[in-house]
Amino acid sequence: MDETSQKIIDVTMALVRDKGYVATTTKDIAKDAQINECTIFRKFKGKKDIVLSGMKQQEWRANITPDVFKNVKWNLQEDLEMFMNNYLDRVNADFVNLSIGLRAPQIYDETAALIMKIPEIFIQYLTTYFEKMHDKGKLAEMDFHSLAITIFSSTFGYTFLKASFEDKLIDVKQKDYVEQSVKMFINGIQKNS
Amino acid sequence: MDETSQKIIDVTMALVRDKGYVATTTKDIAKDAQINECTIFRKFKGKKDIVLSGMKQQEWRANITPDVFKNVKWNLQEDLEMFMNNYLDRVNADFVNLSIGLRAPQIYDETAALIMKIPEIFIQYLTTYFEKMHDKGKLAEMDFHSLAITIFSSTFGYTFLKASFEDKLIDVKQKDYVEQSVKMFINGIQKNS
DNA sequence: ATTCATTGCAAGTACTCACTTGCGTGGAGG
DNA sequence: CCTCCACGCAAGTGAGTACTTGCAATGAAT
Repeated sequence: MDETSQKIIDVTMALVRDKGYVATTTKDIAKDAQINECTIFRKFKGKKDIVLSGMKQQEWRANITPDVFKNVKWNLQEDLEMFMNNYLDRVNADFVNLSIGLRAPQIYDETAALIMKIPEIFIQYLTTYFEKMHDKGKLAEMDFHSLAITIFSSTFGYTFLKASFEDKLIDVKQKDYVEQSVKMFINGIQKNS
Repeated sequence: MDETSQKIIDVTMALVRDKGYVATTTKDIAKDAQINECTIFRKFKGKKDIVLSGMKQQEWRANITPDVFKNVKWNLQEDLEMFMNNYLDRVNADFVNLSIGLRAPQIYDETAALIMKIPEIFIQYLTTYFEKMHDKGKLAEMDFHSLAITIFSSTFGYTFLKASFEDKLIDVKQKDYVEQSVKMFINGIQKNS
């Protein structure tokens, strides 16, 4: 990948994140990349091709690799906090907005599967993690898949709401949110009397 | 509001939900509403005007009214399930997709505030509910606002993920999800030994 | 019977879009 | 010195966009 092509990809992905796929024009891309518009079409087949090329790069796919889940301590609090922080660090506001920017009928069919991979991996891993924790006697018997979905939903919900409305809706810092949530997930909120 | 205008609004909102604001054309609207394209501009100032008119109607704003929270029983399990079900029934896949369809730079500035109102109301209400429950001695001392955000995030996350990926990602039914989540929120997941 | 508002129809405007073409230029490698 | 390649530049294509206009037909109210 030559320098110019990479610049085009980076600029395009940033524009899709900020304005959406349909509203991103090739003129915008050329201007931001400081190149001539026709150079875009010398490097790529078309607008869609740029985005699909970008989607193939780790950098624009939240850098999710298997070793995200490597440092498991088999301690509920530590591990859950680590999972949530790992997810929130990677699937940040930029990535959330990019995912939404890709929701255009002209392109969504070809990107949806890739976007879904990330939540899929997390939910799948969480489920097996809970099963193992149950085997170790550290977790009560329950529907582990459903549990994984609940915890993932709350993690995803937080980063999405942050990305959409910033601090206007949610003014809780990531660190505090993770700590507070995990505490509740583990111990529950009902008063023990 | 005459019949034709209402038809135009309904068709437009449905198209924005399915294809996004930018990708929705006035030709599409005319075709779906079975009217001539110029009639649209006799009734409305322009495309943006149709959407903004639609946003003012309860029907296209998830029917959130204060009496959603009316039937509070002051029982953690019953109330949380009621809140979540009320939210999920109203903010369904259609509404989630509409909210995302409205995320276009040409219109988002004028709709973001309205969209944010709904989560705002829920989080606010949940927070005061938890404070009252604590006063009644049914809830441990904690950061109630942060708690409300966690529960709201998990509720929102579920409906959003359902709307985006349908059953391909999450195959848990709403009823089961709510029951399972509330159980965890209340009692925690750690094994009592 | 006349009036009047609503709508359809056909044509058209000005603009923007993705994408193309032909030619010139500058710089790196042989 | 020559070749080649990446790129800039200017101009243009055809299709699509939101939005407009003039005229005719319909039908309900007066």
